[in-house]
Amino acid sequence: MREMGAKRDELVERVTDWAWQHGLVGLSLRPVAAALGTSDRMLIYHFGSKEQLIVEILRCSAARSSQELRSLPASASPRQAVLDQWRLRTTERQAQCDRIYVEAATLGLFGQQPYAAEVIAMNEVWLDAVRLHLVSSGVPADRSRDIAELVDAALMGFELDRPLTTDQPVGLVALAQAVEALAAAPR
Amino acid sequence: MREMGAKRDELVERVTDWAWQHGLVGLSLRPVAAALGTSDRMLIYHFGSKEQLIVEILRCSAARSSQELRSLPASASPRQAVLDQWRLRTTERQAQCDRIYVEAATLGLFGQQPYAAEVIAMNEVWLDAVRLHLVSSGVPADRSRDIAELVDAALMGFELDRPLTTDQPVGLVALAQAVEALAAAPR
DNA sequence: GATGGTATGTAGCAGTCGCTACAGAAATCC
DNA sequence: GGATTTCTGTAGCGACTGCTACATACCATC
Repeated sequence: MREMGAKRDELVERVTDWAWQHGLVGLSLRPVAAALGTSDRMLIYHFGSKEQLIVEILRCSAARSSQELRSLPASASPRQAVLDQWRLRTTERQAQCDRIYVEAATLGLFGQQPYAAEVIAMNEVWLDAVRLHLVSSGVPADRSRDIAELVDAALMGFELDRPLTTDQPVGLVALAQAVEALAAAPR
Repeated sequence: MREMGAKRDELVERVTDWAWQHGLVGLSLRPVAAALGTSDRMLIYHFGSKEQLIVEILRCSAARSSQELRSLPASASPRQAVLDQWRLRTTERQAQCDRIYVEAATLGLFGQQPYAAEVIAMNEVWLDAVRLHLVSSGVPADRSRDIAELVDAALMGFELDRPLTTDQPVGLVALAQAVEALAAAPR
């Protein structure tokens, strides 16, 4: 496993850019390399294998998106926090990143090595960012963990179906209302 | 486009079985055919193309799972309905079918022909089954549509992350509580 | 018993896949 | 300045992809 080289770091960023636009599933070395002005030969040289390259994409992708969520300003209410998180996630950038995540799940990467450990860590970081934003928007801390899980899961579900309609999902309003109620209700 | 032949109908069922176990993403004709005791040659003969074969798998898969949900008995309360739907979806059979659905979404099938129209119809049927079960479990009809969307999205989201943990997601309880509250609350 | 659709096996085409062997440049170190 | 390490191009391997051409059965109908 080689770790050195600024060339490699630059490649990770650019390959991740490519994956955000074109997805993970159909990814094959030659087209990616061509788009980056290099060759499959070089990708294997720098990363050792396609598998390792994908690990790097996942890491880079997760780091980017979590940071974006963490820099989202607090919302005026729990209800509004849900709507604002949805707005962020339907941003083209975030949607592309979510796509990577779903693709990884789909490919069965979540259950198997060497991805499993990576993804669990990534997910923890992401979920914590969701939670923190909810807390800073008025969700009581002692309920923030399960509400964050609910919000994250529901938004992911809405996003999966997004290509099916052009409208905002009606379930989103229900989610926002539900979160407002959960935040106010006793445990 | 050929439509005749009981052989073909039998093949659809068996190919769908295979897809439920092995997924849609890596599907290639020769291994599938071998597992079914036939040849890639015959699959192309009966279905015309791999693309058409996948359309048939999606149809068959959706028909099976919707029927299973429709035969789920009514629950004692909206809260319990959520838990019961989760129990159904974490059944191996249903989880496999959900996987097919997610894979189709992942592969970008949802936005493009010839899949788009198919999938929209499938999703409508499925969502209606979710809605009906909720209504029969005490959710008021005039709120059933958006609550169903919420439940479906959230359960799908939970399921995506299921390989990450062995525990029941804590967000599930929050979802159940939220649905109970939404069912009781005024619009 | 000839005819025509249904079904199937064999062989192969043209392309892609991840990856490697071999060689040569360029830079860095002793 | 020789040696070593880092980087890159060319060419190709063996496996696999969806799909097709060609031949050959089976089986029903007339």
